Amino acid sequence: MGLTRRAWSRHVPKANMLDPNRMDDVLRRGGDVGKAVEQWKLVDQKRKSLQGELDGLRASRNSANERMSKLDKKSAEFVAARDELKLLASKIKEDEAALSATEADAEQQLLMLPNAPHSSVPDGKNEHDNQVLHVWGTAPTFPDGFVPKNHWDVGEALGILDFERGAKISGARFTVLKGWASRLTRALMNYMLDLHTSNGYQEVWPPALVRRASLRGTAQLPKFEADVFRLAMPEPPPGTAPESIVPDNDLFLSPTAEVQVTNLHSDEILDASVLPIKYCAYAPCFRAEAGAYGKDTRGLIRQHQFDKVELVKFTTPETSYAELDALRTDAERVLQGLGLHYRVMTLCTADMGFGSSKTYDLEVWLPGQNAFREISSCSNYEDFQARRAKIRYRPNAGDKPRMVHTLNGSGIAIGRTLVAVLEQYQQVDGSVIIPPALRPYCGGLERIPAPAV
RNA sequence: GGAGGAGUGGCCGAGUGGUUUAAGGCAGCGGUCUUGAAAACCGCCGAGUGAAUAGCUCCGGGGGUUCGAAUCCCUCCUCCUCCGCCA
Repeated sequence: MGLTRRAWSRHVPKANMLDPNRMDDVLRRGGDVGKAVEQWKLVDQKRKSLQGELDGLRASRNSANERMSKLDKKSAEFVAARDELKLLASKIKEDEAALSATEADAEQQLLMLPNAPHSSVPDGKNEHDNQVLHVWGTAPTFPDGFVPKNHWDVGEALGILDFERGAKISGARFTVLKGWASRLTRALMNYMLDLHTSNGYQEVWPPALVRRASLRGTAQLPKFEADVFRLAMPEPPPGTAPESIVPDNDLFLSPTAEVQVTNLHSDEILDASVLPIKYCAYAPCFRAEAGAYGKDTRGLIRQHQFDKVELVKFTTPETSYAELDALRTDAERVLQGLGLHYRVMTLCTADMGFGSSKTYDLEVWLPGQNAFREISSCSNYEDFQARRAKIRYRPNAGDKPRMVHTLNGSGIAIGRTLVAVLEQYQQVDGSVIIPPALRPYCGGLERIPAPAV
C-alpha cells in the first residue's frame, strides 16, 4: 500500500482538535475543565480575529505584487512602490508573529483538554462509581486452611521470579524472569498473537522508541510527560539557531504499543473500503509512573518495563461502539481461553483515561491479593486521537475527508497474566498447573513442579 | 560514523526570484456517443481555515534573505547510492 501523506501545516491551529459540539460533554469530566474550556474559547476568538486581519493585509500584498511584476525595475514608480511595500511587509511580519503566538497558546490549551465521555458512560466521582458489566468464571477454591500465596511468593519459591537481581541490574521495579516464568512469558505472547490473528487482526511488530509527535498524536503528551521515559537529547550542532531546533528526533520509550500502532496511519487519508482496520502487536512497554511510589511495590503488578499484546482498530464513526464491544470480547477471549476468572467494569467519567470516550476494564481475580486487578483496558477514543494524529478517511470518492475513530485495548498485559496464572493455578504443594491452552507453547508441560524442599 | 544525491497534488512529472493564483500525463468521478462496454470527445477532479461559490495558507518540517520564494541561504526530518562499522 502506498503511503498517503498530506501536508497539514503545523502553523494551522488544531482548532477542531476537540469537536466544538462536544464541549458540553467534556464538562461532565468535572473539576476545572469548565474554566479551561472558557479560557480556550477566548483565545480561539482572538486567534480568529487576528487571522482575519492578517489575511486582509496579505490580500493587498498579493495584488500589489502582481502590479510590481509588470513594472520596469528601474522606474521611479517601481522604487516608490517598493519603499511603500516595505512598510506593509513589516506590518505583516508583526501580525504573523502575533498570530503564531496566539495559535500556539490556543493549541497548548486545547492539548490539555480531555475527551468528551460518551452518553452511555456513567457519571462518577472516583473508581468506586465504576459499574460491573459482567463476571466470567468462578474463583478457584483451595483446601480448608490453605491461604493462597501472592505471586511473588509462589514465583520466588519456584526460583522463576528474581526481584532482587532485577533491582541489582536495573533498579526498583525491574524484575528478571527465569526458567518457566520466562518460558511462560514467551508462551503467552505467542498464544495471544495466534488467537488474535486467527480472529482477523493483522500482526505488527513495531519499534520500541517513538518520537514526541507520535506520543502527542495518541495524547500521552503533552500532559503526561512525567510518566514516560525520555532518552537524553543529543546536543544540537554548535551555532544552531534556537528557533530551528525542532524536537523531531526527541525519542521516548513507548509506554504502550497503542502509540506505535495508532500512529501507523497518522497523516493519512484512508480509503473507506479498508475500514475497519484491525491490528494486534506485541511490544515491550516502559513507564516511569511518576507519583506511583508506594503503590504495588512488591511483585510484577507495577513495573517500569513490561510486556503487552495490544489491539488497535481504525473504524468509521458509525461503527466504533459496536467495534469497541467486539474488541473487548476479543480481549476477553484471552482470559477465557486460559480459564482465568475475571470481571468487566464500565469506567465512570472520573476514572476514565484522559483521551477516552468510553473505557471497559478487564479485571482478573488474584486470590493472593483477594482482589480483582486490572489486566486490560479497552477504549474508544472516537476522533480524539484522529484529530491529533490527523488520521482521516474518505467515505466515498469525491467526498471531503472525515476523522476516523480509533480504538485500542490490551489483548492483554503479559506480566499480569503471568501473575494471574501463578495465583489462580497455584497448588498447595507450591506447584503451578499450566493452563491447557499454553501447554503446546511450553513443550507440553502440564505443571511447573513443586520446589524441592 | 564518512562522502554524495533526492523529497512538488492519489500516482508520474514540469518548473532555479514576479502571467505558477503549480504545466502536462495517468488514475478517479460526471456527461455525450453506444443495446451494453471499450475507444473518442467534453467537463470535474489536493488539503486546511473560514458563515462564505470571498479571502488566506500549504510544493518534506522549521527559520532566514527579498517589495515578492516551489525557486536563494541556514537547519532538522525522511529516502536512495557508495565507504566504514555491526547483529
